[in-house]
Amino acid sequence: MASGESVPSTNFIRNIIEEDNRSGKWGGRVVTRFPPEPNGYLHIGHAKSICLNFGLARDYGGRCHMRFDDTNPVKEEQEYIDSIMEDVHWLGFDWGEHLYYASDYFDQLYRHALQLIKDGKAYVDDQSAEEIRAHRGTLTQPGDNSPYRQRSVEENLDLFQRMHDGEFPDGARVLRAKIDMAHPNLVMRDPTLYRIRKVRHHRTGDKWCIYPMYDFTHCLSDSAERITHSICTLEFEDNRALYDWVLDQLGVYHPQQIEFARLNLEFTVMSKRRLLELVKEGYVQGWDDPRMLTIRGMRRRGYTPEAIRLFCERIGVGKKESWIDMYWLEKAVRDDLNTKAPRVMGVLDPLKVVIENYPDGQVEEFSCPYYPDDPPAMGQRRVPFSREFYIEREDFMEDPPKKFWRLAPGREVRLRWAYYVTCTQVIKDDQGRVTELRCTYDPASKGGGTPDGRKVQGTIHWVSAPHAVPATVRLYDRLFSVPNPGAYKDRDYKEFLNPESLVTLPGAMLEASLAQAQPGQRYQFERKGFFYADPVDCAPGRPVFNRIVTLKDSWAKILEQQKREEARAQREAKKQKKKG
RNA sequence: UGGGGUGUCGUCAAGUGGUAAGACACGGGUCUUUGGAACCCGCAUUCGCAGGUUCGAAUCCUGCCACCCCAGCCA
Repeated sequence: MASGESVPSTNFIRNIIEEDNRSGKWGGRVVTRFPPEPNGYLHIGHAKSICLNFGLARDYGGRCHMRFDDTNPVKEEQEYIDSIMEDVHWLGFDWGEHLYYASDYFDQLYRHALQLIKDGKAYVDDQSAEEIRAHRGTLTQPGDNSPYRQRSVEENLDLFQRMHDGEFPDGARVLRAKIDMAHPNLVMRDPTLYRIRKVRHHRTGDKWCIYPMYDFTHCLSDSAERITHSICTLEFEDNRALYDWVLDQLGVYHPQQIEFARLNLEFTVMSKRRLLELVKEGYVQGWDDPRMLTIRGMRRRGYTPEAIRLFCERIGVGKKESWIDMYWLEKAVRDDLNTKAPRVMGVLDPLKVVIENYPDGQVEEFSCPYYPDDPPAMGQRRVPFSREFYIEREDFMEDPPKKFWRLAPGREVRLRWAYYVTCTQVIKDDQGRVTELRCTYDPASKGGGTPDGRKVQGTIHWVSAPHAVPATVRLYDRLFSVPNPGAYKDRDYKEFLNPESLVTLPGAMLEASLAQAQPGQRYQFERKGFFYADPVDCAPGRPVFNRIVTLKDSWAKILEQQKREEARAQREAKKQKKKG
């Protein structure tokens, strides 16, 4: 298990499994399955289910099957199958030889349907979809029986055979379970088992023109694979009655369906429909856009599989529908990367500084540890220092507020690993914008300390100007500006897209060692965050870095507090004025 | 006026009759050449509400309330 990954906490599903193991219900077997429909790319919500199912199998010495729920050929494609398998592997899970497709069971599903017909438990209905809907009743009123409900077994057998043989057009007839049109659970009002779809299936080709429905397929697939715990999301709770009914009527092996609450994450959207729309309409740059919480998007952003797994462990599993704040995800990413990413220096928004008393043309090299908390762990690199260098524009303020520890006129700060410098002069352009700083340095402070032991409050990062590696840095932020963009009935969720979800900085300056950065490497740019050398856009000598996540920013919090206090003081003052 | 679920700290989440785990957040402190990390301390007399049973209730009973899901030939 990766560093930082905690012992899984208990949850109601683990309790069920442990109880089953005690009672011997399944003979100690634990077999789960991950059953995606291959009609889209996997996202963070699927990751929760993957971690749950594969994690359970791992922890209880069982196995987890990979099964594609491919019963609707009009929506499904091979491309999705490939991408799903790639993503699950990338997340760190493996199904070994247990790769299945619901379509592999079409023959036995057909035989099971025949059996149901013979037992008088299913019938062919000639009604149209509209008619069936009209006779289903409502939430409070029972439905009524189809006029075709009382057909003889022979007639049903004949009709179903002819459906199978392609004698009827799409939609002409369906096979329905004969249960109870007055059942309080709508799912049980003679549900459709098979429909006609004269469509080529991506795996079975033209072999079939009738395709089984989810409720009929899923339970029997679970049964065929001898699944023990069939874990799905809450919206299938009503379907469990049908899951159990089918298995009971047929008298076959009967797994237990268990439902859990799907993941809801704030400041993003998760439905396949919306994700697809964002891609198709160009709001993002593709399925792997780093702002998308698809597995591919997170991978491109630089998230690690360990971080995603850690996140899934931490949020837990329950039946309560909850909305998880993005900080859970970001925190998991930081915690994972904190112990893994080498530290380097990069200036995102450069401001030039010249040291007036540093010899022109002189270059020094400092040895800097990649991992200061444990220097031997990752070794060190040489970082050149010279008379001219860049600092972060926001690390200088001409008129700094309280508690600002960084550079300001007359103020001394430490340049990380280098010297103490004191700002002596501020140079501005016509518009009054600061263009350059002049400083003096203390030669006795080499390495970052002085013989007199005087303290400097702030340490800032820097990059030597003549040695700097220019780079493009992309700053990613949450895609939406409100917690639940889909919750507004009369507004489109796209109205809430965050215009600053991507900010590209073309002029970042990185320390010399980063000229050799390999695509796919992750670093911490000290004081700024974790960054990922983009595997696609990096060019030799011209790196492109994606910001994976920022560091916790205590200074931002202080600023906010100061702002709040100021606002409150102003309100108070106004009140006093009114009174007076 | 149907059925199925869920309600425990700001946010997740244990707990299933014996007197409210843990994590994140938050507050305070130590340390610090990242305002990062690490470390220490604090943080629900109370479990949606109201009754009841019991020596004892978040857990059992009754009644309310709130929210979610279900009327695809989607999954």
